[in-house]
Amino acid sequence: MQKQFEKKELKKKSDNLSDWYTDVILKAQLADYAPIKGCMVIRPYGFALWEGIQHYMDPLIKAHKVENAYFPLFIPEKFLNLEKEHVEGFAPHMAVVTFAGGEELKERLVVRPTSETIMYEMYKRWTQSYRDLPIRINQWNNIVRWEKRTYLFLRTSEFLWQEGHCAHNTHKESVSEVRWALDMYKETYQNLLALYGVAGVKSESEKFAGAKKTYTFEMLMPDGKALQGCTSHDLGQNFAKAFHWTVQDEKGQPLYPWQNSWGFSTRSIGGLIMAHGDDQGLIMPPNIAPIQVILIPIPGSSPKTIKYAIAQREALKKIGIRVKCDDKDGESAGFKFNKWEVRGVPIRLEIGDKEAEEGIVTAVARDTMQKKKVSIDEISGMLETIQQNLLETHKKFTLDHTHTVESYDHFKKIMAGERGFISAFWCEDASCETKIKAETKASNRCLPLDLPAGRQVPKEEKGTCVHCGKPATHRWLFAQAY
RNA sequence: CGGGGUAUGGCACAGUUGGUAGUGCGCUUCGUUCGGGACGAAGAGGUCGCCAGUUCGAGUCUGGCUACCCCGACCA
Repeated sequence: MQKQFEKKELKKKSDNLSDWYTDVILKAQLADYAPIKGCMVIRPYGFALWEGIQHYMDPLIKAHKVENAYFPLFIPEKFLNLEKEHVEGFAPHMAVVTFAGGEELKERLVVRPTSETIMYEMYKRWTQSYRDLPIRINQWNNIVRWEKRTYLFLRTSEFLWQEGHCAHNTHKESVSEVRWALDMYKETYQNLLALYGVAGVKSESEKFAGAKKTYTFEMLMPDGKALQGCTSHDLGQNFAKAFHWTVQDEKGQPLYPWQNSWGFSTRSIGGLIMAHGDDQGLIMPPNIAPIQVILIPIPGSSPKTIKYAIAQREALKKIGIRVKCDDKDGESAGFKFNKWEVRGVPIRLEIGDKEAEEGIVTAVARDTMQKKKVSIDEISGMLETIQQNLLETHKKFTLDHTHTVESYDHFKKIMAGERGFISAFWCEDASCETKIKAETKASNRCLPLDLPAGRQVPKEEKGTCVHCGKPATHRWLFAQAY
């Protein structure tokens, strides 16, 4: 009898994560492959997730006095060439327009892989004095990076994100903002998407092309691979110098502004899908769920029951719950149960003649699949519980799969087996980092920054590099990356 | 960029030594059902990825092209 709970067609997460991942995205109608290589269509149900992220994050960004604006999709190639590391980092992934309006273009136009260069060219024109700083602008837009190997949401040739770009008179102000952005992202992941992760600093070789320092939020996926959830960069004065952008300081001397940039993309939706779902389909954390409660009137119920169901829907709407009533004809109750389970709606309410008579509803929580009779007043509490459970579950998974290792043998053994985060001393020499990656597939994810308030740098410890045995002062986090 | 695979109704696929284009799911209509993916009946839907060649005749054989997917190296 347990068989009746198996999805007829959906691939099993427990069999193969990556097959399940693609299958569930298509079947839950979050997205579809576009007829363009490496590109995807984000369908309404999937786009609602992105809108949910925007609704949560945009006010936080504005509260920090960052304004939204829009810059061109096309960037003259010569702008990108100005910052050496920057162009070297992005050149392999650039899509370039060379032909338009029926003729060869005199100036090649890069479809933006990120907007630092076009934005700073404008910042330069808009600022003359230190009094014109800080300048803080964010844009919600699309980005093109021609990836060789693509994957729905996690790595597509075009993706959506927000990119914030600020410039200050002092490095201190800029750095404090870099950390603010990182904290905002962390909060979004934990509170909205119910994803636990580790905030940290990237190593020299893993940092953003052109940055002085890159901060990141790394999450662990069910297969033990790590997902970089966002980045926040301290750009120092690199771009200002490359663009010859100066303002006059108090003494009339030229000052190169201190800059930062920070971004959060639709990749986050990939993490959300992968971390929370199960063999039955997606599980949407209630805070981000486009539909928090799906109400299913049992087909064949009396007209009185239908009325009762609609009254329950209205009652839920009134208290701010995102609720939908599935009264579509021609689908059986079981069919609808399965349909909404695949889509990961946190709570299903079944309403038939019995419920209408008793004046209650039958509720099923998507995470535990437990069925119980409740009154409408209990739904908000149930949603909160599901949200907390999902975060707790992911946190526990992450901590259970974070290994502190002392020897390279142990390191290799873990990578050959269950993988996960590996915390190990590293001498901070790039050649060790490269060899570790070549030998184990684990790349350096970050130097974790779960710091006591006020501390900017993790305190030093005494250790020896897990690879070469030379002295090391910090434990870095390693994992195979997505 | 290397390796592999695929291309036939909306989707998943079959199609034998070359001889009238098939199956399942889905879709439409009607009826019976309806508390974990209901059932029956009747329907609609295809220039077989593109271009050339061989042949009386090509989904099938040959050559070329294109596109997409999967696996590795690079990345949010």
